[in-house]
Amino acid sequence: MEVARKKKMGRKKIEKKSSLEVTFSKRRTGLFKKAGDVCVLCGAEAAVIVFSPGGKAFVFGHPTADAVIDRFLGRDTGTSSHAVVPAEQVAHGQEEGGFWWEAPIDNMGLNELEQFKGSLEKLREKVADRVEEMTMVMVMESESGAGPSSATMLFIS
Amino acid sequence: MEVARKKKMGRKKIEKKSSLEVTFSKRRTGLFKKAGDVCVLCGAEAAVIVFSPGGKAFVFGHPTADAVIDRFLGRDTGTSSHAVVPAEQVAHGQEEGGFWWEAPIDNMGLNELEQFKGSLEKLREKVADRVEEMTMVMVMESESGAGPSSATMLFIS
DNA sequence: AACTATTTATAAGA
DNA sequence: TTCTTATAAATAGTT
Repeated sequence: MEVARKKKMGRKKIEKKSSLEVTFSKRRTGLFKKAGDVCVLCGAEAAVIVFSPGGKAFVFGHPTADAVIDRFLGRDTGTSSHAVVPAEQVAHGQEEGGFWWEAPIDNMGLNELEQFKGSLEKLREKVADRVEEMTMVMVMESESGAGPSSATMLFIS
Repeated sequence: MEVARKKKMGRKKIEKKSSLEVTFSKRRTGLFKKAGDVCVLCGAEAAVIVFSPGGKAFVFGHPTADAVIDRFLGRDTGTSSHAVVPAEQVAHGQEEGGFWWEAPIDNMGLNELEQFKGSLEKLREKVADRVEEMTMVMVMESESGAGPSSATMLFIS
């Protein structure tokens, strides 16, 4: 029958529990796809962390040639960083791009988690460095009398 | 004129530098939109970090009522976590959802960066905890003789 | 920045 | 759960 198949959804929380799970799954897939697209098409570097309504963590990451954040993995840059997630756990779609990891944290093994932990630490350090940088600039400014605008010119990496 | 307006793009890196910047901008916007959608629609919790081809960092985050990772902000759960980013720096679109922050890191002030740093540390600790948990389970297993499958049943948060 | 032809994502239904 | 399909949303090329 020609029933109305779809209607504009609005942007409210889905209450129906059955729909919620499948919608989250679909949209997480879509989100990771988009993240992969921006990495491949634009040579960007993206990391996505999503906690499902049930509190389960999913992570996406993608490395590019000149990885801005040390490939998020840190140590042993030359080695097999790409094999962090066992092939059988890796979802479809990254044959082309070579994603690092795209799997629920719960499916990660110990080694994978250790490296992911290191990655987050690396990023945290980057931010910490920037905080220090900004503090220094502000000190120099208060000594030299320059305006605060120059503080916004510092970039991470 | 009725020229061909669009063709299927494939999934190769865009080389034309002028296109690259605008495409990245458009796609970053789209990615953040999708992240906001999954948060609002599904009650999920998402964080996105993107480094542009030029190495500039952009961050997106969204809090929900039962924030899984301590609202990514940690301390002072009851206070004004939502006012981290000054209103004038916040991009369009979050009147509805109440995003934490959606701005280039370069536009963050010191306080915002400090809190973001704390957020990353929080997440890193979660992962570290899980590594410990798994280690303990594995020890218990080797003592009790249970199979390794139970290790995969631990969840973060 | 705005437009629009197309492609892509996806909510419902099967 | 996986597939289909009608419809909405995103976006590359253009202006």
